[in-house]
Amino acid sequence: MAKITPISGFPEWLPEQRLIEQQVLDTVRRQFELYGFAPIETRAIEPLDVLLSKGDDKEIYVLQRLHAEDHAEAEFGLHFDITIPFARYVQQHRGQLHFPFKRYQIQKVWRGERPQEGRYREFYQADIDVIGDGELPLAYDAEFPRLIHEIVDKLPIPPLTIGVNNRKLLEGFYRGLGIEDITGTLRIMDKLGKIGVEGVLQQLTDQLGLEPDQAQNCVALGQIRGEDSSFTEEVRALGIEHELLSEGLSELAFVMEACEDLPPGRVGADLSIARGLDYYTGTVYECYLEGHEQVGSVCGGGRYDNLASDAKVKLPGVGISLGVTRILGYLFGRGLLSADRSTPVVVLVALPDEESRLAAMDVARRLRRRGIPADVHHSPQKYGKQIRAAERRGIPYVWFFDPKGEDGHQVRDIRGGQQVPADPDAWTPSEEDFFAG
RNA sequence: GUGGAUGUAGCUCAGCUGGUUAGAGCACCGGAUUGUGGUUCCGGGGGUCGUGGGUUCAAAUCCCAUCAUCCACCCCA
Repeated sequence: MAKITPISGFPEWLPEQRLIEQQVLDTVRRQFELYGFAPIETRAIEPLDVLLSKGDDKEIYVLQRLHAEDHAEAEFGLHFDITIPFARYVQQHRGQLHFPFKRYQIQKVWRGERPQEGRYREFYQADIDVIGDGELPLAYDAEFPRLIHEIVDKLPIPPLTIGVNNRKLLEGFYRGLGIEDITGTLRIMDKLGKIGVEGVLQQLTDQLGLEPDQAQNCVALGQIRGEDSSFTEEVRALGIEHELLSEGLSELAFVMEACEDLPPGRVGADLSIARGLDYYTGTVYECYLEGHEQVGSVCGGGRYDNLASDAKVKLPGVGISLGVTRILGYLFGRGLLSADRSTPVVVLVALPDEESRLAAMDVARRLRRRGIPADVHHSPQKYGKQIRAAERRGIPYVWFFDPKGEDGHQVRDIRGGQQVPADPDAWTPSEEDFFAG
């Protein structure tokens, strides 16, 4: 083998971490299905023109055959998100899908950006979207914050603050101010949380050439927050009028009202959220780990009216994406989430002596037959060592049996040390002892 | 992709201005304790000093390159 070295931005977890990751992915999947989203998987690659159609200068890994003509241009690239492949999938299979089409997709994506803590080049994205045929009621927009909140509530991770905003509101406000470079304004406003009021004011005037009072108004809007629909009054108080602004205001107010019963502090209107992707046309979401905002956004999405649409058919959609790898990579790295088990084994069958291997294997077989992950210790070491081996790997039970058949079978819970007689055809560990419940 | 910081045992680190066989704690292995663990005591193994070049009588220590990690820009999960 050639030199063995890690590749920057391509994380590989240890078994104990992967076990946690799988549990998280399972929880996410169950929650998605609970809300009626159907699973699909799209291929890892897309034609380059599909990938480039909606994002400007994306950091895309291109794919090329080793034997391709020397200077042949690459046709395909690895997808950098799964929203664009999904839009393509919907157009391709439109005839066979039922609308509104609710789907989830949990897949790896690849980006060529420079890695940092919580920023990877290969990572999992857990996406849910719903696409309507012609129309999609606003009620769908209101479903996602709740769904995300419920997922996070079930995971061993810090709480998430889910911020909601609306692109129409922002665009209408900017247009009402006479600003023409909407995209540029959004891009700078998006940094409000990071570079602060002064930084944003400066960039708005220096880079975009906005008048000081225009910039002041943008910042004033971006500072508005609220957990109910009261933000509407604050926006109106700024005295800007525009049709889009009114539309955005009422949409955002609707979403906030629909989330009012969620616990305080979880979901809020945050008028600084803009999001960089330019295909969003209405509601936008952005989530941060509470107390760990510096990791960046761990979940985001929004409504797009034109992503899957073409000249003839309107297929508006709304969706959100959860950054599983970013969350876990950060928590693992900081020791905020540590694994106590490196194997799914629940019972380690102790091996008394070499002659008893077949008998030990039979015990394991009888446990497995009833769905209990079991393994036989690799060698007939002293029982103290066999117990220690189980402890090191986080295996909760060690099974002992008397090869002469005199003392029968016993199972020891090595976390507490209790040891009781047990029948390999009947004994069952408690629900929590299974790693993947 | 641009700019910057860092890189010594499995882990956390020490190693002064370059000078003999590179150290500590924890972890690991063996024994005291010939089969029921996490205490104690005794002993032990383990390091191409990220990698590759260069300067020098001599490099973990100085220089260059490269890789990896982290930070800022950028982008966002």
